[in-house]
Amino acid sequence: MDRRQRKTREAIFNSFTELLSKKDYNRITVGEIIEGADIGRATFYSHFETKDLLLKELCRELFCHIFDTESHNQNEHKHIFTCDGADSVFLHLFSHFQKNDNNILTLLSSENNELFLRYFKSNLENLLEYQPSLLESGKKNGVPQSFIKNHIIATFVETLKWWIDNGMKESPEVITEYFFKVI
Amino acid sequence: MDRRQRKTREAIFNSFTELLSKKDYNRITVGEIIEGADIGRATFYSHFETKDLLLKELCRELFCHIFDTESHNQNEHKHIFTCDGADSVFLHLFSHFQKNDNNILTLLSSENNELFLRYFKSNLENLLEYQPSLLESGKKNGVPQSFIKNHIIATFVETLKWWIDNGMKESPEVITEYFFKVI
DNA sequence: TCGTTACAGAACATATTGTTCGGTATTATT
DNA sequence: AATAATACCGAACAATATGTTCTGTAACGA
Repeated sequence: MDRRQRKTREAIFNSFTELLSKKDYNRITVGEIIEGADIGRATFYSHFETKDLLLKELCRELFCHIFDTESHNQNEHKHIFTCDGADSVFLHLFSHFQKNDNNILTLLSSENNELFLRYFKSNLENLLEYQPSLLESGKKNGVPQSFIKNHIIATFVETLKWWIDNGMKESPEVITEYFFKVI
Repeated sequence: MDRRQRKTREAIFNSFTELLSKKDYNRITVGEIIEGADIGRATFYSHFETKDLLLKELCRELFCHIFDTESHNQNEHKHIFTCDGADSVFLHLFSHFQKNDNNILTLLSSENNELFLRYFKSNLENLLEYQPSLLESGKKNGVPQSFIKNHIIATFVETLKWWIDNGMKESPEVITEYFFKVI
């Protein structure tokens, strides 16, 4: 890819994420993004059709990054802790979020998280496919599997949000413990 | 209040809720609301400063209604089932939602639910104050009470959303059962 | 009946979106 | 180093949405 394109694209992403951490998505104008990225108007629209598609691509990049590296760590981890796969996966996710890569935390706890949450939950759902042990426990009690799946995912997200909103004082290990105690 | 005011206000609310059930809040224009309500532009702005405040007032009205009548039912219910207060409260909430008063269900499951959820959770939090039994169970395990509280509320909302999205085929009793089984 | 108030309808300024176009600078290629 | 391709700038543009202001009219409550 052309170096100019890369620079422009990155400038847009940077300006956009900075704005997202400050104000609601719907209040952000293309003009502000342009100003922050210091680029021309036509340039923005040559990169992204609309503001919505910009958000979408940003989400895709962020979550692809997290869940890609996560699956790596997961595999590495499985070599160490073969006893409890589910535990290590979620612990690793919490640890990863603690580093706050790409400012994803501010985005998750901000108001404009609808699209983020969709991506997030979609990725978590894929992850759950590799943790069938969690789903079985609910199946016994006559509760539908889709209900259990939805509940686990939602609880993870809510746990993460609670953690963020309360200043992330707890260690990832403790949060993982909380998480497993309520599900 | 002037009859004209009441009629206009209701026309705006009706037009707005109908639009909300069809499309995202942020895609709805004041022009569309006006057209649906069949009123003049200036009239709309004499009732509501902005579209945002309209949404806010709508939320307030809907949730006030639900949780007001709910506390009534709750008291009535307590006369009957004094044994298990928490059970009856949540069962009643699910039953109430099944009636779909004020089309609140479509609003909850639609994309523009951020503000709704805030109101919803805030009201549920108040309701939880009267169900201390639920909170105690988590306290024993060393999990913070605010975490438990947040978890119960979030699980209720997620349960309701799962119910709606899956066509509400289950009875309120069954849903209440699911709900209590996972918390 | 009479004064008050809400409404309609139109015009208006302002802001945002997304497009177009000609000129300039950077890039990859040869 | 020269060249062709292309990404950028910046300005102008139409189209749409917001929120305000005005005048005349009709409905309201007392």
